[in-house]
Amino acid sequence: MSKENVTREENYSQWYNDIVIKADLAETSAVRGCMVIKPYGYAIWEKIQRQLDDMFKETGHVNAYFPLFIPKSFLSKEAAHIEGFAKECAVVTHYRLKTDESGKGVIVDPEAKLEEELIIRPTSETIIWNTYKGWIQSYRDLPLLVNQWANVVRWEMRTRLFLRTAEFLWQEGHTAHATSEEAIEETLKMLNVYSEFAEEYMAMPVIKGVKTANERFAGAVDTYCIEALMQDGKALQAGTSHFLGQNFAKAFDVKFTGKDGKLDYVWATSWGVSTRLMGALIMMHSDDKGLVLPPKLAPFQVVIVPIYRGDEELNLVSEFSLKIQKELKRKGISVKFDNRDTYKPGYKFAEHEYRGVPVRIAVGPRDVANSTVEVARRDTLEKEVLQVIDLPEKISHLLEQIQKNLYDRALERREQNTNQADSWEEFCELLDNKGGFIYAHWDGTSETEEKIKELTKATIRCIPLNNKKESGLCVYSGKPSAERVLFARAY
RNA sequence: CGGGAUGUGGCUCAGCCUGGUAGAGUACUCGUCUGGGGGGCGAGGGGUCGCGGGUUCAAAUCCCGCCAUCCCGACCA
Repeated sequence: MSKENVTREENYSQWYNDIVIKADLAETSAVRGCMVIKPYGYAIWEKIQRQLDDMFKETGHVNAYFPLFIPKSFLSKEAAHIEGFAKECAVVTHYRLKTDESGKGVIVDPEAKLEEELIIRPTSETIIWNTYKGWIQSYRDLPLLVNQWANVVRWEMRTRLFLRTAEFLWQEGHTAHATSEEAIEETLKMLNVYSEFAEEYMAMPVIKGVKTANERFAGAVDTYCIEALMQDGKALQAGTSHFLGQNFAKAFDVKFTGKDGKLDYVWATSWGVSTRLMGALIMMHSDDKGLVLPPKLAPFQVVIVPIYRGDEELNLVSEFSLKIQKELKRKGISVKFDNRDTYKPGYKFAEHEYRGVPVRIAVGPRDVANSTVEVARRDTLEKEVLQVIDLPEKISHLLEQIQKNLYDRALERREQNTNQADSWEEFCELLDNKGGFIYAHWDGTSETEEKIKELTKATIRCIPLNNKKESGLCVYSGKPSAERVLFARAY
């Protein structure tokens, strides 16, 4: 671990990459575009998973698992869907290798060509709807509320750790309903689960909205999303929830008999968040000293670093520290006692700071004598000396404060980087000099949206839900508009 | 797939132009002094110089070919 950190100011993307690598979250792998998620990074993902999974269960969903492979013919059953994903699919064509005749290595056995090629899922709508056809006959089978935790592959040209990798981990919910209304309600319900998770657990303020036709999921009627603003002024889509209408039901012929005896196609939704959330989490709170984690998602919330010289002091300090650890654990706080004898305290301070541990407690012989400890918080880097007797209460409170402070800070940053543009000049100037979210009028056409993207690289992130109606003129075309939409350059 | 760059101990890189015993920092191992913010000193281990071919008495260095990776574009949760 090097001592000099690149700052956000100097080089934002290197700053990000450095944190991922040096905080030991993930690394690039021998496979192009794919990453190895390291234990510390995976521990954060597990916390994300655990919490979301609980929230899914609470809203009536159950988990299942569908195959990694999708028959090629399935993918093409829904026209828009194949259109959207065709360009980034990995394809399995053979099922066997054999020893190369020239001696070394193995080659693909040309004899072992698959009759029908298999696609490695870029998403699972097709295999799932093919399966649902067998599960659904009557309104009594509905709603069907299933989620799966899985990996998917999208053959991206350029990848970045967590933000865009060829293979990534995610969850995908796939639900079937008897009515359009119910499916839309489900779509929005899950959008709300995502935004609640983002704000409450990741301490990441998000804007809920609906995507324009251009940005819609391939095969959806409507795509809803949560959008967050990163520290470099770029937007990041953190989660999506799709109302699929009857598109997939029609493509896979999934019908049900209603109470009235009539046959109809079912209504569908799908929704997902991925390991991209890790990228969002890293960029949202971290500073030039490294990762900053919200207490609710930190693998451990508190680290205790003992300071000692010789075995005698070690025993003294350890006993004291273990007592503290026990008390804190009783309060439901996760605490790591870093008693590695192979590293010095200063090294440990720096390491835990870089890895974003929310609270550090240093315990030395002086503390044992005075019944105190030194407490340092990661978000503000403030240190204070506290009486041991108060510790469980104070640390518990401190963790809440940190969680809240991170959210407040992020929200304030977003507000400061959110502007309105009323003219094309203003729009371009804001993008180039300030970045961030820009509320501007748009004439509602795809042509204008594409033109703006071509000229400025900014896209419409979403049309915010509950957007206030306000008539105005499109920032690009000058045509009438009924509301402002949210623009930004995005990841 | 276009444009640019780079491949040398685990990592970051120097050496290449001008061919002649493969180096530094860091990391690692051992010893020792240390320990309240990334320690000091001493010793030690570790590299077919991306791969293949060519030129030469001699190639990390010159020539040809290939491969890989990174950055910038087109595509994207």
